Amino acid sequence: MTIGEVARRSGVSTSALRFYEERGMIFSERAGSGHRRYKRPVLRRIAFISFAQRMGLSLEEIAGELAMLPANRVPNRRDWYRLSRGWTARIEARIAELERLKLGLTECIGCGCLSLDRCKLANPGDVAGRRGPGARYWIGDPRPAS
Amino acid sequence: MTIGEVARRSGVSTSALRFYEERGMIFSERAGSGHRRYKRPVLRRIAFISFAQRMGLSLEEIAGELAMLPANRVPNRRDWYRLSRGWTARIEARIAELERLKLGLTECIGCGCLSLDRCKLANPGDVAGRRGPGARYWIGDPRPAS
DNA sequence: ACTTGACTTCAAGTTAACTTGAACTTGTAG
DNA sequence: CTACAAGTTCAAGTTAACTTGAAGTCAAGT
Repeated sequence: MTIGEVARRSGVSTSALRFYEERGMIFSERAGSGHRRYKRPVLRRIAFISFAQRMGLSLEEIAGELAMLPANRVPNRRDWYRLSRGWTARIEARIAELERLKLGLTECIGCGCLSLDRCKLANPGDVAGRRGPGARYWIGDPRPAS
Repeated sequence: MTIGEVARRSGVSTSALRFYEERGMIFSERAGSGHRRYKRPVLRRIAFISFAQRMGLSLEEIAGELAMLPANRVPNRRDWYRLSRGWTARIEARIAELERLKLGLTECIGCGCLSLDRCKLANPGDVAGRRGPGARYWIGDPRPAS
């Protein structure tokens, strides 16, 4: 397949595809002309990338996961399965955080107690950690630090 | 309160506080020296910002929300409540998306069918929209476009 | 053969949300 | 009075994940 075809079928732009390739996340061969030629399995790889991104993983993390796939053969369902197994926990953690936020929304902002020194959801005791930028309240775990 | 105090109590860095002020999201007065002086209500405002960010709102959106607060008096609980009311739906939408992802994880990647042309969760029929960058599969709604 | 669209590389631009650094001024503890 | 911590402004840097543009090559339809 040409890059344009892959782009159409995957919903990912050609520039993004080149970018992924540059980062070693997908691969292609070259036609004599220099144009990229993709094999079908690349589609699953791209799907995996999109999926993982949507889950909140960074490209770096995703690249790490992809690196665990066998290099010498086309990954089968068991390979893909192994990669994604641990993710359920991750999704659930984020869902839990959102539930907590929802609670804070009604219980904390809603009731008007939203103030850092009084709110139950807020940092209990003004002991804010100092690890990286961003707010650190109501936060389970900040998104994977860069 | 000085900017350092506010930073300590809110868990937001001084540079971020100056940045928020520059964007008109929080306010301060100046001491004769030129140093910023904050009033207590700013803490709630900052808490609100952090909270909203954690929910996935951009600063621009948050600024929009904050602009709806009364300018002539200190916002009361009802004011804050009005702001955050609509958010429950938003949180729930994101939770739903994550649930969908979780499902896709076991049903789609897990089963090995993860390929754009066959997966039920994938774009049905290769009809990818072309609205902005990023993948468009398994996606409910992309994060608020910039 | 010609035109047009798809492709190539490479460098530079974009956006968000800040951070960092430089150069300088204020406030405060001893 | 003297450090030195904390504050000030302003410009420039950072990171992620791409996009855009320039300048040129290749492929496909007529």
